[in-house]
Amino acid sequence: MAMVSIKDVAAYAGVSPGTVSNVLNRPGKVAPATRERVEAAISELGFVRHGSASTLRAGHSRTIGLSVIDIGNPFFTEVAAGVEDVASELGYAVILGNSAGSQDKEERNLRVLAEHRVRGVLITPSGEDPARLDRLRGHGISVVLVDHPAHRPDQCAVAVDDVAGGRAAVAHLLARGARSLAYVTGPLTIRQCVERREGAKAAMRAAGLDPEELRVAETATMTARAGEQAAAGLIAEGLPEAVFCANDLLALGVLRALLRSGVRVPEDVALMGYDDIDFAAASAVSLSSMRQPTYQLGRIATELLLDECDNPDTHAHQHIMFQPELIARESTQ
Amino acid sequence: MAMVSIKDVAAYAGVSPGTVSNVLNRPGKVAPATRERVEAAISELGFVRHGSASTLRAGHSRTIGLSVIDIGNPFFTEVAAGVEDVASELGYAVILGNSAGSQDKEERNLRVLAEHRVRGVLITPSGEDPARLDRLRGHGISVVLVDHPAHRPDQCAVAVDDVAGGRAAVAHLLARGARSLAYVTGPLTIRQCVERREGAKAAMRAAGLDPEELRVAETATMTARAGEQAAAGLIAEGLPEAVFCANDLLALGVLRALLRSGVRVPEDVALMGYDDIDFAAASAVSLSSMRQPTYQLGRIATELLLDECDNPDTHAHQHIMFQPELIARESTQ
DNA sequence: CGCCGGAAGTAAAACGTTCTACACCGAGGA
DNA sequence: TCCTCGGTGTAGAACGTTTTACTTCCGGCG
Repeated sequence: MAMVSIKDVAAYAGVSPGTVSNVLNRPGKVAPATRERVEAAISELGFVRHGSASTLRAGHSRTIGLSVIDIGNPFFTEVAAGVEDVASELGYAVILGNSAGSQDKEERNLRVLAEHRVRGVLITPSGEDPARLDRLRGHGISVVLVDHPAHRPDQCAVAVDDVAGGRAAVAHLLARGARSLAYVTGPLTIRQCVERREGAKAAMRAAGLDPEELRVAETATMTARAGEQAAAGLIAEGLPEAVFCANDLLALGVLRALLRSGVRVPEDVALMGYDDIDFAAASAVSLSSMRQPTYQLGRIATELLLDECDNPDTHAHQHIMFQPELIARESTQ
Repeated sequence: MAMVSIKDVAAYAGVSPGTVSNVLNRPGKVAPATRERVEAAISELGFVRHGSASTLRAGHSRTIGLSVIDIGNPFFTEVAAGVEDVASELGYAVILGNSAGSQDKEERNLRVLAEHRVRGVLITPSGEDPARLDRLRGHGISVVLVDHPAHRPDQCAVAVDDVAGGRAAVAHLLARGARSLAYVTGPLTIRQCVERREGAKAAMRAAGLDPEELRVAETATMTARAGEQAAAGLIAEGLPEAVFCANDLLALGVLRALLRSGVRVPEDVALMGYDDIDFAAASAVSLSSMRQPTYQLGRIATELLLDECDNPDTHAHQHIMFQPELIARESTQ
């Protein structure tokens, strides 16, 4: 409980509080002898700076927010790892928000971030409502979109081309000879799900198929369990020759349900996931998938954000778009 | 940039700042008519409370810290989901720290948490150094241990019995007839790894085997990749009849390497993991594992922590110990 | 009629930093 | 001798809340 403040340190070292603050923030400005005395006082008294006071006075904190759609998804976990690494290298703390796909929860999380006066926010939005993010920027909080293209030019964004990904995935399935296709997807309020579907339709069109023939099974969450349920539905209605899933979690669920029902993959049904999470290669039938530079997504987004915060005048907003890579494995052999 | 403060709201609503603060914190204390006027002002001006100022004055924040060993491990992800859910229900924000197994990184993270004057910290320590945690408590920050028994009586802890888990796992392997065993483990600085090994040895002793015969392969990180390397080592030195891994990530790596080398699981080698992550059931050969109440671990730890913070006088410290559950699948059939 | 007491609201002092403006000092140039 | 000028350091005013002590008002009671 012995809260030791900058004043105590100052008294102990025989200097003024301002000098202690200088030692903390611009050590160059203070003479070596005094600096050492102050540093000794700091460690002897076990002083730790009160971040809130500092934030209050300085007007900004060394904290950023990260808002993701599903922290249970290894895709986001890896993004988070990239974010955390960069942030901690530069001495920033990360406040984590999990929207779990709910716009309400996302809203609540953003509010918390705004109250904390975070320096900036990294967000994979769970819906299309730029207004909400603009409000943050109104409070002087920079926003970088992760795995989502920019809403506006004066904003950084790091994304992956989901239309191209969907197209490549389905083109691959069609090249294998599949003619009837199902798309198992999360909520179509999520942009990624929509764009991957558009890519899939484009591939069908390119192959001379009617894109309206694509059977779409929409689930409420993008989890393995939801995938299992979707697969049960497909089985009940009659299986297509190939199934494309909007992410690997869904695909693993579909795979599990199919195998359990005695359906052979890929002989009876070819299967593709998306994200190429680590576990895709290790599943019962190893899963073909679209690989994305996940960790890099997190790293680069964070670097952009912190550059925007720390060097506001030289900072140039960037819209980065990666291309996903097709990884063919047993499930589409 | 138009930072609107409590003063602006007060002026707009024709009251004093104190009254606005009352509306915010104890709405009961202010007359309905004024309250409405203030609330209208708040929403019209788009006021959002400055958390740091509030923390500074009130002496404590509505933020907790979560420090885990590996955010890439689904085990911790699920713990984090439990934490996040409870915290956000009670209006707390969560600052995430990933120690990545490094004590230095953990130290840095704890420092950041201390600077933020978080209300409390949930931590799965990556080493045995209670002093560090005691220092936090010295700053008035409550600490609850997650997946780790208490260091001291006046402290909450939520753990799972790892000795019993190791024993059950190995007893299961022995019951299948295995006589030569290997234990693939993460760093033996991690308590869980040590205790699971002790459990394993106890099971061997109980079966009349010499516990010193247990071959221990220690890896630097607890990832699938490390598991693959460990398996390569085992193959080179001659395979045992059964392999017990300190977690599922390692086990999935071992499995992948074994299958790639043409070793049959479970016919040639039986394999057990630990944690029963979702993917264990979906792997090439479904993985036997020890299930732990992961999400509950996070939930309960957070509830204990926030109870300790919000009701310090009625709060009773608890040491909760769960028992893990054996899940037998193909890999030990 | 005077007084008491509760309800509603206010003024002003904190909280621990950071930052701006200023003071001091000794050296070097005019 | 006087002035200026870096180099160091200090005093004190912020920052936006919360909170304590106080005022005001009004109804009711002796």
